[in-house]
Amino acid sequence: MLSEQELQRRESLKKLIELGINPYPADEYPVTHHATDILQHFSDDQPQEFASVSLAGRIMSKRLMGKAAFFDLKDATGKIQIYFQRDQICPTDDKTLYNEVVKKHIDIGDFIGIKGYVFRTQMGELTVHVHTFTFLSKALRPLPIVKVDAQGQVHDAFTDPEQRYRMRYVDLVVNPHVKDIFIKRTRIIQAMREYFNSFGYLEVETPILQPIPGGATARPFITHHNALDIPLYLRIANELYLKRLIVGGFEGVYEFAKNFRNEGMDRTHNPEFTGMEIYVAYKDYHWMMQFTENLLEHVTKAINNGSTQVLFGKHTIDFKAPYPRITMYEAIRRYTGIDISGMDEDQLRQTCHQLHIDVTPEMGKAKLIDAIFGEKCEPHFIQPTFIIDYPIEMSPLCKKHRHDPQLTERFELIVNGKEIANAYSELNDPLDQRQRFEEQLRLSQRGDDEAMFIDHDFLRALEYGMPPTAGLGIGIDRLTMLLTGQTSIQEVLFFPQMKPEQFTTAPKTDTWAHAGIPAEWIPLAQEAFGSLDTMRSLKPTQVHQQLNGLRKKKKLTIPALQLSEVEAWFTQN
RNA sequence: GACUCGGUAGCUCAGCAGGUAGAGCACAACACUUUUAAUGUUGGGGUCCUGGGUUCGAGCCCCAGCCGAGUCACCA
Repeated sequence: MLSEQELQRRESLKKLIELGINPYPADEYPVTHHATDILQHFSDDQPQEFASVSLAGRIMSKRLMGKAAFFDLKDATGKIQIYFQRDQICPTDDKTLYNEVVKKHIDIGDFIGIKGYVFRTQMGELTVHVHTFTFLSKALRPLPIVKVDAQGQVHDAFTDPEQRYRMRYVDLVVNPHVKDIFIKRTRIIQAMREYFNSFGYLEVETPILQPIPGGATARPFITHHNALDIPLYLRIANELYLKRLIVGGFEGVYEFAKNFRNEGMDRTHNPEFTGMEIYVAYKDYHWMMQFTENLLEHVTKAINNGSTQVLFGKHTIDFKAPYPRITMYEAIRRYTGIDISGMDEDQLRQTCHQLHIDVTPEMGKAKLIDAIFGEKCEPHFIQPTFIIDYPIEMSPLCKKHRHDPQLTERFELIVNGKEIANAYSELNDPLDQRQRFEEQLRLSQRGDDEAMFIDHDFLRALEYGMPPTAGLGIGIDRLTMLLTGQTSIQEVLFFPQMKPEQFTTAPKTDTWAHAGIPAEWIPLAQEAFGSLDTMRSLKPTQVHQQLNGLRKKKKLTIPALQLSEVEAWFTQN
């Protein structure tokens, strides 16, 4: 089963142990420097500043030169070359440590710690001359070997997406640019948090397991709580809980929330994703637009050395505030020449036909308008643009427009043809909110299984009074894609969802279970006999005694076996 | 869900009329005291995704399935 190289590494492991070297020591390894500290701060005039350094990391390449050897050591900050000299490592006649351990048993992928001094080789490369080294962890599997030549050309890159996503740990080790994306992702979140905190808004946590999945239109995951004996849903959004907190008197609350939606997966959808939502009392959507453009300017500067420009594909996108505002009807008029503002459902349906947009009978006004906008307008907005004033049917949680009851005070921020943020003057009129929910209920009876449930507790909260509030939601994964130039969501999630892998070498506990052996005895039987066949080659009385013996030895509380039970294991298949 | 493409050594890939599987890197052995995609010589390494079928013979052709990628549909 094991490959040749895996067997060789296991052999190396044995040899190390025979030589008295612990391949997996428990001791702390004190590190004084990281690779980039040395590369950035070493000066040829002042080599004594790096006369004694200690580093730890993974071996990434080996170049053996007889009595000298050059390896690359990679730590969290980068790679540095290290140099072993035989007679330095082995001052006496016994050259084993160099000839055997350094040359043969340190493999690419192993973690070692080194102590030595920094110098520059004849080739001009900064290098750590190793005095002593310590095994920190032996790698039993070979890493993919990715080489970069003098021209910066990458050879034999580890590129298969399936393997990269399934074994992200390997991807991160051998593809340094992958790590950069995730570091940027974290910085984006940090910059947002800084910005919100600078206003004094409070970061909060709200339930993931919800009895009613509210705040968005999406199919939820469902699970079951045993003690309460009720179904619970994994949240599709946290909106309704954050608004309850505004009712409770907080002036600004926000949460970075994992949301879950039981829908299709593709390069822009993962079943779990991160949404940031923020709610601020006494504000409206105009205020929120300014807040949003300033936020994004702040974030792009924070991750971009102060620049607001981001290169995405062939577009340079500039996040410098302010961004243009255009109403939804205007946008549709601009790109289709059609004014849909007064249309009813039938007229909209006709307009869709006229524009060659596919529609289904379940689609109400909201979905029809959304289809026209999504199809004909959205792709045209490359630079950040606020689309404002959405039709009322599309936005059941949004306040009616102050000048036009057919519209709502809502905006979406479109960048590179995609929605990146969604915000409202939040609906705080409890009677209006109840009507909107009921409208949604009618939609769901029509067959739209994504229409919202009615959340009576949320309505009760509104009846106690919610101040006027502006709310904003931003998809963190998609924002990260945009700001890191990635076209697929899998590239900005450490562990994107995939079909489970089939392991051919999976432990075969089921063969024991098949033979009728109770689950609590299987580990003991495996320990005592290894395989089912071995066990069956013995007499039932022997098996009975050995297993009960093990039980006693391990002081287990499971009931002792009866001989009759054990005998039954020998007859079943 | 539909269509297209892919799955061969640890990694990246090649393979042909259907005739016992190939390269580079990696690995092993030897040489080499400053190399850098180190080099030279020699060598080992394969369930060609799985299961059926056609055939004297299948990595290759046919059927079914699994996994992934892309496009579309659905979906925020």
